[in-house]
Formats: sequence, C-alpha cells, structure tokens
Amino acid sequence: MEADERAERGERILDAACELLLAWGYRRVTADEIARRADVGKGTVYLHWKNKDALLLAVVLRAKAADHRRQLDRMRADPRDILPSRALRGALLDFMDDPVLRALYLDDSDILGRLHDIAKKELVELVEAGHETLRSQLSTLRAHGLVREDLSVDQQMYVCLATVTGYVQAEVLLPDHAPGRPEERADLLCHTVRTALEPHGDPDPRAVAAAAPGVITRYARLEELSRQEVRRQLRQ
Amino acid sequence: MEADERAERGERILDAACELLLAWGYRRVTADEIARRADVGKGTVYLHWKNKDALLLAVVLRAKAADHRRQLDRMRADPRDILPSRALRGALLDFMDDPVLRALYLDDSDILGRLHDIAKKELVELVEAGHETLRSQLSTLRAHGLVREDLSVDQQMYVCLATVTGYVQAEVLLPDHAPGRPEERADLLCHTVRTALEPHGDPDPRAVAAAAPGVITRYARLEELSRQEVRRQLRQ
DNA sequence: TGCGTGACCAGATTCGACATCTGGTCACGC
DNA sequence: GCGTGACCAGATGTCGAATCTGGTCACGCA
Repeated sequence: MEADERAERGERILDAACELLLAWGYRRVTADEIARRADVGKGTVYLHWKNKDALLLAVVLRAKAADHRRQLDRMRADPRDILPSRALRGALLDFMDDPVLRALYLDDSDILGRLHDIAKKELVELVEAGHETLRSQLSTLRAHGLVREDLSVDQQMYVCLATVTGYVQAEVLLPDHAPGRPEERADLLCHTVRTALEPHGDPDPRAVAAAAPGVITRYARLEELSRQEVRRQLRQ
Repeated sequence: MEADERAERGERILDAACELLLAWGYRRVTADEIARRADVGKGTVYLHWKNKDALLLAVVLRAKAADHRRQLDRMRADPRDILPSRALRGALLDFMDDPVLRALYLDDSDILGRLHDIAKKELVELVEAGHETLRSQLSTLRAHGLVREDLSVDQQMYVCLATVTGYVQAEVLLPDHAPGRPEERADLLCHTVRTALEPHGDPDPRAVAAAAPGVITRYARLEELSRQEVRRQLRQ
C-alpha cells in the first residue's frame, strides 16, 4: 500500500473533522459525517485512529503543531523574534488567526465540549515542554543581556504567562475598548512584555544573533515534539 | 417602623443569601432557606427585594461596592495608591480575598449560574463608570507626569484591563508556576503595569499629592454609584 | 491476499410524560 | 400595619421508551 496515499487520506479526514468541529461543535460531530465529508468509509476512519476522541484530539494537536511551526518560521526569518515581547506578539497574532487555537485557549465549551478536558490531560507533557522552552529562552536571553535580571526567571515566566493570558482573554472579554486592528492589540502586548522584561533601547543585533541559534534549537525541538504528539494519536 | 431595624434585617438577608450562594451555588439556593437562615419569614424577603434574582444581584453588587470601598480607603491612607500599578495591585489582592468577586470575575458558573448573565446586563452602567474612572485617572496622572505619554490613553486603558484580566485568570489557569504568596503575584502585576505605563524611578511625592484629590474624588463617586446600585435593587 | 467498506449491535443520548419542588402572593393575625 | 407561611402555577427534575451513534467485522473488490 502507498504510505503517501494513506497519509493524504489521513490529512483529508483531519480536515473534515476540523471543519465539522468548528461548524457543529464536539457534541454534534459524528463519525459518519466525518467519513462522508472525507469521502471514505466510516471503517477507514477507525483504521487511522482508535476512536473519535483520538481523531479530534489530533485536530487540536495539529493546530498546535502548526502554531509552533509558524513561531519557528518567524524566528528563522528574523532572529529578533526570539525576544519574549516579539515571540508573544507573534503567538497572539497566531491565536487570533486560528479558530481552533481560539477555541482551545478561550475554553470554548460550545465547540470543544469535553474535548477540552481530554486535551488538558493529554497535553500536560506538551504544555510542560512549552514552559521549559520558555524558561530556557529567558535564561539564554538573560545571559546575553537581552532580558533584564531584576526579576527571577520564575517570576518572569509568570509575567509572560499571565500577561499573554490577559490579552488572549481580552479578545472576548473586552470586545469594546479594544483597539480595532489585531496588530495594534498585539503591539500593546509586545509593549507590555518588553517594558516588563527587556532592557531599554533597541536590542544589540550581535547579542540577538548570538542567542538565536540556541533558542531556535529549543523551539525546533518543541515543534518536533508537537508533531510527534499528532502522530502518536494514529493507530500505527 | 424602625428604619434601622429594617436595614439591619436587609443586611441579615443579604448575609444569608451570600453564604448560601457560595456554599450551594445559584441553582440550589432557595428563597425558603435564605429566609430560614436570616430568621425571617419568606414573605419578608419579598418585602425587601422584588424577586430572588434582585436579591442575589444585590449580593454581588454589595461585594463590588465593598471592593470600591477598600480601593478608596487605600488611596486615602496612602496617595501613592492612585498610581495605576498600585491601584491594580490592590484590586488583585481584593479579588483574591473575596470569594464573591472571585466567582464573578472568573465567571464561575457553578456558583453564579445564569446570575453572571443577569449581572453583566445590569452592571453595564457600573462597568462603564469604572472604565470612565480609569480613563480620568490616567488622564490626570499623565497631566502630573505620573504616567508616561508614549501610548494613548485608550491604549493604556487596554493595557490595564488586559493585564489585570490575565493576572486574575492566572489564579485558576496557572495554579502551578504561580509564586506561592498572593502578595508576590500582586507585586508582579504591579511591576508589569508600572513598567508599561509609568516613568522610571520613584514618583514625585508632590505630584502624587497634587493629583490625589482629583483621582480620589472620582473613585468616591464610583463607590457612591455602586452603593446606589445595591439600594436600587431594594423594593422601596 | 489484504485494504476499504457499510450493515449491524450494544450502549449512550435524547425525549417527553409524570411527579416534585420552589418562587412569589396574599389573607390572616400578632 | 408589618410580618408570616399556606397556597398555587409554573418551573424543574425523574425515569423509562425511543432514537441515535461509536466502533466492529464479515464481506467483496482490486
């Protein structure tokens, strides 16, 4: 059997599941309809995933992997994006663009239903790895003078996580008062994190260039891990 | 009839309702049990409030009024608490202390049930007034050089609201990673807001003293408005 | 020979009629 | 004349019947 064909079919099933998940929500999505939209028999769905939850979890994991991918691409295109302010700015823009991430981070139970709880349990490892990546990123940047040392690394992690959480939640909690353009809101997050953690003035390009490879390597590892998690849901 | 006695009875009913709301949640609270705990007949409850929702809304409004009261007391005790970083630090500590505010701001539907939706509709005016107070506070402090002018007032409002939202949500979303002591978490919020909005270095005490009366007057007005809203729920 | 399929079944979910509970009223009595 | 609790209509909960759906597997097509 063609491995490529199998993989392509798997993607088609994921696409159909993703479409249905966003349109109907977890509770209303049926294995029958996923198979119909993906143009395969229902049994074929179960040749790829052991059950419906594993399939829908894979939809969420694929969105997260794509998110990590975009983050990594940005850092490779412009190393200044390794700075926490710029990295979180990008993360917020990605979040605003991707309806699956929106549903996941806003805990939209209309869409995710109990999938959120399942995802939380299954993603513990990945979230932990994300936190470790952030910790390592902050440590590296401190060593290069790109992040201040007036707070501990743990405190800076909390600042990053709490602040980005606020801007994410603000997307739904403060629909009025929000500056109209997504970029403007992302720039405000950037400003908040930069002033909280980074030294004044523009970052030294040589320090950025020196710190980039290490940070990018860690993010590449995180991206690889998230792609692994998508595959891990597959039956074989 | 003694007006004092009536008011005292009203408080007792509010206390009982508050206790039950936190212990049982909106859905399980009954007018019968509130009356029993407050040692009054059920009819008496309805002499004070036109229905159960108005009573439970009054519970929430009373918590919000007490919150405004504490904020005002702090500003009067130490005028430096008019600075946004210090004001939001206090707001976060208050939030962490008061279970009703916790339920309200975290949208705890186990406790509030549909009361949250009712409150959102009824509180539009008060929330709007709170935002106007914040806007006026920022303008006043900018005029006294206590808040920077590198962002617009609207942008600074969004920074305040989004950031405090994040630290509030972080209380439940990041139970691990959170520094153990509430004060430490509040200090991190203080740091974040201060670096985002305020000039470097300690604030000029004379500028603070000059700006304080105006800001305190606005907060006093807000507190009065919130007390009015509690009374407005009463039947007479 | 082996991958893909859809009819099939057990168990989960939904529905709706019936029973119980509770918000709000008001005639009574202290 | 204010406070009360018995009372009632409508809201809410219960539980079995009917329907739906996840997951399997015997079959057939390539």
